[in-house]
Amino acid sequence: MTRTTGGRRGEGRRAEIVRSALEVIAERGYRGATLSAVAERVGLTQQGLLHYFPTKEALLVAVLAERDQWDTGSARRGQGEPWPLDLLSALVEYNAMRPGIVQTFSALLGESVTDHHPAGEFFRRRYDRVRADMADTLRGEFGDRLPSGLTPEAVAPLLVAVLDGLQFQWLHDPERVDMPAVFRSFVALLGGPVEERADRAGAEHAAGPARPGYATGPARPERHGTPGAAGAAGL
Amino acid sequence: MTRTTGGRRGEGRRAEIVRSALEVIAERGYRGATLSAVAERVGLTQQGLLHYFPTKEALLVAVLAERDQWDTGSARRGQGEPWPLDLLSALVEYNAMRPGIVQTFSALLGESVTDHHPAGEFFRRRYDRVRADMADTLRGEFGDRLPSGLTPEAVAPLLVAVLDGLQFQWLHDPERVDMPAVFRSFVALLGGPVEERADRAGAEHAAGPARPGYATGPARPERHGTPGAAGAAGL
DNA sequence: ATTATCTATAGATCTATAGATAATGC
DNA sequence: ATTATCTATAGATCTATAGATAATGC
Repeated sequence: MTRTTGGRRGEGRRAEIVRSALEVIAERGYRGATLSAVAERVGLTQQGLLHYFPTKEALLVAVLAERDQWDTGSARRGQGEPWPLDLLSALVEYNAMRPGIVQTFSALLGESVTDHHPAGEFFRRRYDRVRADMADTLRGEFGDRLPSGLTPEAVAPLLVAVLDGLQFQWLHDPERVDMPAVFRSFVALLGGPVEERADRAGAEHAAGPARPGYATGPARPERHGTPGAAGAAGL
Repeated sequence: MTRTTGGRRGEGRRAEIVRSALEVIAERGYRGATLSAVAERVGLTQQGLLHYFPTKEALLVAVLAERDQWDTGSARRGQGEPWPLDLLSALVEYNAMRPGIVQTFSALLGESVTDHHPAGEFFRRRYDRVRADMADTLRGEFGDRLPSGLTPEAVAPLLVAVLDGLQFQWLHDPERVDMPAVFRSFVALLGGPVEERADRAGAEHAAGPARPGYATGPARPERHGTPGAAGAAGL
């Protein structure tokens, strides 16, 4: 068994390892994810993996960096640029097709609230940034007051909470929680009562009246499927 | 050192152990919580603890049962009885004074989305029940349609998502996320635009116009403080 | 007898360090 | 030299089982 070695500068190797780490973390969480399990998945020994990431925490940092890439958006979005609300809905729809990564980052978010967790700082900063982005998004969509009379800054943390909270419910029961539909209901809620919203431009069906919400949803796709096209959005 | 032994039927001992387990889980998550750490906190050896809970999972079950007790409510609430929305707001306010338990169960919820987690089933069932309760609550408050035109069933998962999602943001930055205030904003949002809501009875300030939302919040209390009066609400 | 605890330990793992070995690029 | 991997291991832990020891309640 000649070892595939030298050359190639190990560029793709690191990416393979990170991808495996995402999977293993989804299955067992960060604490439960052993270096051996990650290594095995890429056909390395645990010690071989440590050649690329000298410590387990270094690997976690790489995993979180991956998330940052998603956060910035699929492609043409710079930092702090507002998300149109429609794009956000599309993002939720997209996430609903990738249970794997949703599971990875929900598990990490959960663990990150424990004391001195190595991802704690990451999530705190991320929330800061995402709340600000969401406030911008809302301001871009509605101005300084939403139809409800609330300010974009007041609603931003709600929007983020809905995105995160729905993922947990959906992960636990994808058949009963139609995450994209529920999210659209929330967007409708932000737009105010149905009558008042007829004038507002945007989608053709004008977000329609009362959607079912939960107790819906057809079949759901595979877990950690191929990353498909490069990195696409992740909030 | 004469061992305090025999008699007393170990009633309180188990409760002490569960309380310690809640603390240790808040600090390190379930996977990171070692039996030794829990035992040490009650002044037992790890093997001594296993006398009361024969396996680590048995201890987890006891911890989750504790949560069920909170879920049922402080005292006079039966299963499936609707929560008035005002009581829900009070509950959030109460939770904001108990970062310890919020952290415990947020960490558990996070871990529970990983494969085959021993708390997975628990949270799935719990969500089912809580969504149904929330739908009842909303129907009791608004009837078959909310002012937005959405049904109670469509909004229930949103309400739950907001409760869960806010806890993560708040745990990560209690100074910047005023969880109770943001939740009240959500309740205001459910009630419809400010003008339309003047007629609705309830709080004296009629939920007021646009509250600050985040970037508020004074000092925050201790972590896993004394359980104070018996078990009080926890959603 | 039963209940409460302890000491001793088996049997697994886990992360990380040390030190080969082999192939590539100067 | 540098990069990629491997074998060997140190040093910690972890859960759980086995088998004392001691006090209480019949």
